[in-house]
Amino acid sequence: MFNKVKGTHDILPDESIVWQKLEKEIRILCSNYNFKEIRLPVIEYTNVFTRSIGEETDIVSKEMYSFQSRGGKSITLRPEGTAGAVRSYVENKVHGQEALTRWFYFGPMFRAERPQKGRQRQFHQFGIELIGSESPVADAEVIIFNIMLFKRLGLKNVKLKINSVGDENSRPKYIENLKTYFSDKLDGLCEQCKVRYEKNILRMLDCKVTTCQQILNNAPAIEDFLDTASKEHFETVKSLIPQAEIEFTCDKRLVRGLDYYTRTAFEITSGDLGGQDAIAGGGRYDNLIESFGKNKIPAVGSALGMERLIIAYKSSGAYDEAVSSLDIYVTYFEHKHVKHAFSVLKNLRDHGLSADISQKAKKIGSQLKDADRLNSHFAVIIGDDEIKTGKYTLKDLKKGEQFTGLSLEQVITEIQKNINR
RNA sequence: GAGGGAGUAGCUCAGUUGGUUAGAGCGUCUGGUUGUGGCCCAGAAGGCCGGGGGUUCAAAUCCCCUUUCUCUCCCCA
Repeated sequence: MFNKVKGTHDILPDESIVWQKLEKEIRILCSNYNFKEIRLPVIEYTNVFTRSIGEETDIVSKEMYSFQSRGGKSITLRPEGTAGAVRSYVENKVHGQEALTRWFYFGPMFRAERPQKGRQRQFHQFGIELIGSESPVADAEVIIFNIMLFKRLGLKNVKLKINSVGDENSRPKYIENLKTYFSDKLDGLCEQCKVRYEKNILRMLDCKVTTCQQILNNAPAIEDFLDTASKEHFETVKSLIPQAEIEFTCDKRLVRGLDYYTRTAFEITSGDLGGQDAIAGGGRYDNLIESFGKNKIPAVGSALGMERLIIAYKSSGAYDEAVSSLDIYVTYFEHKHVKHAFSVLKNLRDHGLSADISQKAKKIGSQLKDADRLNSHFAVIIGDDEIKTGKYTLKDLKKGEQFTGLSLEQVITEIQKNINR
C-alpha cells in the first residue's frame, strides 16, 4: 500500500469542481479590483524566507521544508507567498515599470505542522499584494477586497479584526516597555509566555490562559506608542472601511506571526472553522522590500487559506452541491455500429458539446443507465435504422421525452436549445 | 512538540460474556426475452477485521508494539 504524505490531500473531481467555482469567483473579483496574476516558483532559496519572515518565528524556526540542492545551496518549499512575491518584485525591477503594483496569486504552500481540521502540510493560499503605496487607501482596499469576496460567496459568521502594530520607530519602544512591565510578573505567567517573553514578546498579547489575560489587561497598549503619522494612518484606515459598508472591531491584542508587518494588521475569522478560525489575514509591510536590497517601497497584502475558505463556503448555506454533468451520451446497439457512433461523437464535440460514448455495445438500457449516472441531459441512440436513414433518435433524459427522425443538425440544435451556459 | 478519538466490503457502519463458513444498507455487476434510464424484484462479485507480536483449545473481540487517519493545544491562512 502506498499512502499520501502526511498532511497532503488528493483533490478528486467531486472536490475540484468546488475549487474551480471559488477560483472563478476570485478571479472575477480580482479583475474587478484590478489585480493581476503572478505565478511564482514553489521553491526559493531559504534566505528569502528567513530574512523576511523572521528567524524567531514558528514558521522559520520549525515549520519549513528545507533541503540542499545538488550544488549545496539551501532551498525551501515556500511556507507563504509574500516573501517570494517581494523577491520577484525586486529581482524583476518592477518598481521601475510602474508606480503601483497590484498582484494576486494562487498556489500551494508548505508548512511542517501537525495536521488538523483546516490545517494541512501542503495547503493552498490565495493572496494579493499592493506594492508601492504608503497611503491608507491601499490598506483599506486590501481589507475591503477580502470582505467583499466573502460577501460575494455568501459566507456568514465572518468577523474582521484590525490593529496597528507600529513601525520601526514605535515598535522597539513598545517592546522595551512590555519587557519592563512583565519583568517582575513572570512568575504569574504560563510556561509558554515565559518562552515568548524571551523570544517573541508580542505573541504574549494573544495568550488565552486566564491568569495571563489578567496580567495582560493592565499591560501597556501599542496605540499609546504610535507616532502621530502612524496614528493618523490608522485612523484613516478605520474611516475608510465603513465606506464599503463593512463592520470591524479593533483588537489591541492582534499581533501577527510574521515579523515583517508594520502599522496595519488584520485578521478575518469565520465561526464555521473550529479551532483554526483564521480564514484570511494580512497587513502592511513597509520595510520588507528594503530588506531585499531596494529602496524603501511601502506595501500591503493579504492571504487567505483556500481549504478554510471551502469549509466556510460549504457550511454557508449559499453552497449548492456542485455536480458534474454532460450534454449528451452516445449509445449504440451492436459493435458494428461503433464506427458510425464514433463519427457522430466527433461531430457533437466539434460543435462544442460535452459528449461521451459507451465503451461497449451492451444492452441499450444499461447504456442509458450509464448516461443517467453521468448526469447527461441527452442521449442519442444509434442502430441499423438510424444509420440507414441518417435520422437519429434523441432522448431528453431530464424530461423523459424522445424525438425520432432527427438529422444530426437537428440533434445539435435541439441540444443547444436546451442547455444553458 | 504535547494530548484525546478511531482503523471491519468501494462508501456509511453493525458485530453479544472471546466460540463454527464475518453481516446490513448504499454502490457495483448480471438477470427479470426482441431497440430504451430513474422505481421495483431476484441473483452475484467484493474482506489477510490497518500491520506485527503475545495470551488462549479458540481472537475482529483481551494485552503490548507499530502505522495511518482524525480532533484539540501550540501556531497560522
